[in-house]
Amino acid sequence: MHDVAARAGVSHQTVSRVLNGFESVRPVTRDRVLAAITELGYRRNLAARTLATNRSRAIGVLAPAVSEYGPTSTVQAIEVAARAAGYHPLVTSTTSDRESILASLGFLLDQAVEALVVIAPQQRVLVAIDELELTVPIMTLQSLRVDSATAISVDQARGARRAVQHLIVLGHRRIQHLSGPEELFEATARREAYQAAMVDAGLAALPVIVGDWTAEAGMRAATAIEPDATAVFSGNDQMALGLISGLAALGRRVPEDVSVIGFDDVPEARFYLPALTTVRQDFETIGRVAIESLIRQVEGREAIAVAPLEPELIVRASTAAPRSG
Amino acid sequence: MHDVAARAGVSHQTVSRVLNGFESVRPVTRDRVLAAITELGYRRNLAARTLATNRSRAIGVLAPAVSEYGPTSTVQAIEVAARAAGYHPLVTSTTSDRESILASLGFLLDQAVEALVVIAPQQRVLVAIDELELTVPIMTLQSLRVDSATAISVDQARGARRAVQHLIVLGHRRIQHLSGPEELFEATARREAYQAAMVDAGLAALPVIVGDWTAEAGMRAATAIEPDATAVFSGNDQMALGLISGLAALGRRVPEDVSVIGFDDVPEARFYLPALTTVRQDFETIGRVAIESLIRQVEGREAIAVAPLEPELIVRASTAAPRSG
DNA sequence: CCAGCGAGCGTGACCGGTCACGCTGTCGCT
DNA sequence: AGCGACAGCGTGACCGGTCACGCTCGCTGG
Repeated sequence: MHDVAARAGVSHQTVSRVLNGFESVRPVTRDRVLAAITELGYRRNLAARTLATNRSRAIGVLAPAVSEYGPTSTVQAIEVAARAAGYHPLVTSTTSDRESILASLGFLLDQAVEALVVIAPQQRVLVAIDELELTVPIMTLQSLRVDSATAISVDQARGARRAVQHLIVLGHRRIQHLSGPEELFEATARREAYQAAMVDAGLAALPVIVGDWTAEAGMRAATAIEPDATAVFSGNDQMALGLISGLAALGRRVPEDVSVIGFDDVPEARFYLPALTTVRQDFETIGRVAIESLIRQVEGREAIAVAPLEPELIVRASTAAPRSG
Repeated sequence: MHDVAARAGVSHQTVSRVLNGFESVRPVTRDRVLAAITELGYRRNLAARTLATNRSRAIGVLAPAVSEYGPTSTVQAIEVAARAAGYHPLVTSTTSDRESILASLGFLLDQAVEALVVIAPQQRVLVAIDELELTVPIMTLQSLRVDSATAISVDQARGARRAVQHLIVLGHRRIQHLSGPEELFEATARREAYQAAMVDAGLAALPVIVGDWTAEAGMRAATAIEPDATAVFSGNDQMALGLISGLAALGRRVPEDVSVIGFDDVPEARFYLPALTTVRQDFETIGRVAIESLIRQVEGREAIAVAPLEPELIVRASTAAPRSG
């Protein structure tokens, strides 16, 4: 910056003013400075700036280390929203063990992030956050906390209810649930909503099969479902895919013998065979809204309370009326 | 740091020594400092450190803004490898337009990254990099540059050849190729290898259908393939899925009427119906090796030249001998 | 005619670390 | 005993920006 100032024949302060778009610089001076900047290929040193202003303009993102559709598309929405608002998104992925969570959190803290968005929807992450007594505003995604000011999510219970009711309306009575990992909030919410929906309809909830979100787990579940179950509500689309594949291997056809409904609506879901009936979550809006709220808080305004988003039932070909009504 | 020093009754320099693990501090002093650190909840200011040392220990990652399996799993491998080596991975996703590429690159430059790994396999990105005349070591992934010191990739041509030859060995003669976007190196490499493999076998290469990697494009391609084609080599798994789905809608069955082979081996591929024959790429190794090589360069040693990785043919149920040989 | 004001720009301190160097005291060696 | 070496720690400059403040000069109004 000193070099730029010398070349433009001004002080370093004037260079700073130009860089930060202050008004009180004559256009002719400004142009001289800008010319010097391009000639020297100057880039301002962000570390020095952060140090002097005590502001990093960085927003930390704690994401699970998976390549699933939901988290990745949420992260991308966060990135564009943050960048559009002039902030730097700092994304770290973490596995679910405590050590990894603390390491990622530590990294973000070292980077002096001004806000934090947490997508890893587990109790362990929330515990770690509470322990560290962070002072920056935090937004947890899909954590299903009641506090709508610091949490935002798709209404999991509502989505699960819609899925189950769709099956009930089709005439199914023996409906089983293939759940995600027990420690995940989303999985728990869907599981409980399944059970509640069954009870509300005067039906008996069948034993829940627990998977790990992978298609592999869905395939294994095919051998575990009750013989007389006519429909399965899968906790996500990947498991639904594996389940359908596993059922096919057992000679059971979807939807003729068993109806299967998923959750998420991944881009490939409509191309599965049969095309998957599922519940769509708007991951992109979640990420965008989270950033908007956080930036409000960073800038001193109050957080915006956001109601849980409405999931949408997408009916395709993997569900049908049971054969013997 | 001043507060910590005061509380421990030492100078700031000694605190710095403890923080950086220098030997020449008595254990008793070290413990006093560490105690003061934890009592005050002190975290060192990374911006100040970066400013003083003129080292950021950050590695920039330029990734495409997609939620596809390949890039995301590569990015994750990069993250763990970088962190394990004591570096900070800074991941930015970019769309394919020039403006977005330059913005992401600018962001990484502002962060003073010491090395750069580029996963966006397009000409445009390489052009932008050349224009900026970056001085940091760069590693391009899947860019298929001949220079093995700055590029690393799975051998696309070899993988494509294996796919085509697999179909030929099964007895197919009319084999068509469903390609990815023309501006992508990987797509180009697979397309050319397809054509070469056909010619080598004394067969006529059929017109190439161009898609955009999405299952949607695969479905559309179902109506575009030659009536007498008995097999299709799809540029990736998603398009293969869409193609199979589209063929099913037209009453053509896989593999009885048409064989389909994909590329990538996404985790779900073995659960598609039929289970997808495909070519596996080791995305994880790509990312890991790239970081290893970059860190060597950052630390003053020469880059390691890595031969293109061997792709692996995974035969499943979506390919079979043609009905009428 | 001059005080007052504001546009336009410069000066020096400061952010929180690291680095080079300097100082003190203890120990071993001659 | 005297000296050098080294362990152990402190001092001040410096990294490259920003911020508060001050200066100069031209213009305006009484």
